[in-house]
Amino acid sequence: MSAPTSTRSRTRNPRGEGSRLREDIVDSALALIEETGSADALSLRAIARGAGVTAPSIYAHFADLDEIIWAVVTQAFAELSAALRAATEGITDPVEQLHAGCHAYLAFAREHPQCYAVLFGRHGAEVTSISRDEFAGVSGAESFGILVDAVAKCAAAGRSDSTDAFADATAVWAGLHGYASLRANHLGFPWPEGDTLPDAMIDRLARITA
Amino acid sequence: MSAPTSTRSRTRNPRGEGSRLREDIVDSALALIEETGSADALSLRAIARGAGVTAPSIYAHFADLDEIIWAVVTQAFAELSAALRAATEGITDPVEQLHAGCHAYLAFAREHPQCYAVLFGRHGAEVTSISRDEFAGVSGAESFGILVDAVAKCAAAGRSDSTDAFADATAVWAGLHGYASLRANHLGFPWPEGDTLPDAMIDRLARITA
DNA sequence: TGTACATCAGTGAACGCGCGTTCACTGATGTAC
DNA sequence: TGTACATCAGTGAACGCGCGTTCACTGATGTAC
Repeated sequence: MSAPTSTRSRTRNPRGEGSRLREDIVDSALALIEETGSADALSLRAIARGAGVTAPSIYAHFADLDEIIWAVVTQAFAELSAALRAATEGITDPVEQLHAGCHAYLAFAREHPQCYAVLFGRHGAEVTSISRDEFAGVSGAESFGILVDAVAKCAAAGRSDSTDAFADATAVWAGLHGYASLRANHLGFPWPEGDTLPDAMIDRLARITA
Repeated sequence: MSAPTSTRSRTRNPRGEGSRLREDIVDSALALIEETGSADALSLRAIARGAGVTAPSIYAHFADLDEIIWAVVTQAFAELSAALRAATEGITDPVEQLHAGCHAYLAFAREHPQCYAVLFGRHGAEVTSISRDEFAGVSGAESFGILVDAVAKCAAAGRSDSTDAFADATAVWAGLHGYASLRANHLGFPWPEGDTLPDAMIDRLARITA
């Protein structure tokens, strides 16, 4: 995540660069989500305070709170994709690559729990149903595509029994998400030590053979 | 869920039965969660309105909002356990029993999505870490126990390769939760038709053999 | 080069609203004598 | 059996607060002449 902008006063942006405030607003919203632990508790005034600006200034850049959250989701998905790409590039063994991507996903969830919750909770949602092909254009599709590719490579290399990489990647995603979400929220549950569970889940759901 | 209490005026409880209002308050909170789609947007005044009572009346029964939510969680977990027990009792085949329980879990999540989110989101959390043995006493442990038993029975019957029913039940739970949560929140994702994914996930995660 | 002006980033005061919480109270009903 | 009283469920007004949104404004800065 970007560095949170503090409450301290800011110097006014020079002519023609007023749109810098837009980024500051998104950063402030992200920082608030991580601090307060919920995107539902976000207030426009608090975001403005965080960006070092008065509330009405927001309206020059966003129509309402939803528009800010939308911008946050878009930015956070971009950061997730970048993290996944960074974690998987350079690895040649397909099973290792799959595991590396999955662990990067879990690390993102662990390190930015509230941001993760925004992406994969109520706010990351699309309202209408779409097909696999249409899905390619949607926020988050890039991240998911990395996962599908990894499963497909495992199958192509004979390391997985998968015959439908998209479906099996979906299963892996669901498993990872469930683990990340429960792990973050149910601290009292006696989780197995050493984080061995995700690896076992990934192998079974991606139908890894060897 | 219990029937939601409407906003209409209520007749005052007779002497000695003032604690009936307690139930009305919890019902109102549950109904509001399902309606508005979030437990974070709950307000004490709205709950009171829903229960047909003025806001200060709440304080005779609950110290604050958190106490109400705690009561909601406890009641909802009891309803989930009842649903799981109803779905699994009478089934003798262990694999069938496992599937029946899992489908009842998914049905609960589908039919009471917001209530489900309260149970397995931020609010169902315990703060401190506990062991497997201590876990038995916690809210939700009963529901989870049903799942562990089902996996253990499959293993005992030679229908699963599981050597640690608790760990594999945890994996199944994570898988189910991930599927239920993403399915509810990411309506735009191209989910496979016919809900075949959960069955595949259950079998793989519970290490079902035949 | 100097000056008037338009543009632009952002302010500050004000509005009505729902909130949590407090307080003194009301009025029905069971109980003691 | 009648009456005074204590108890109890719940009310209604009031408080200070942060909220979203509006409006007229300020003051710095680039630009046209």
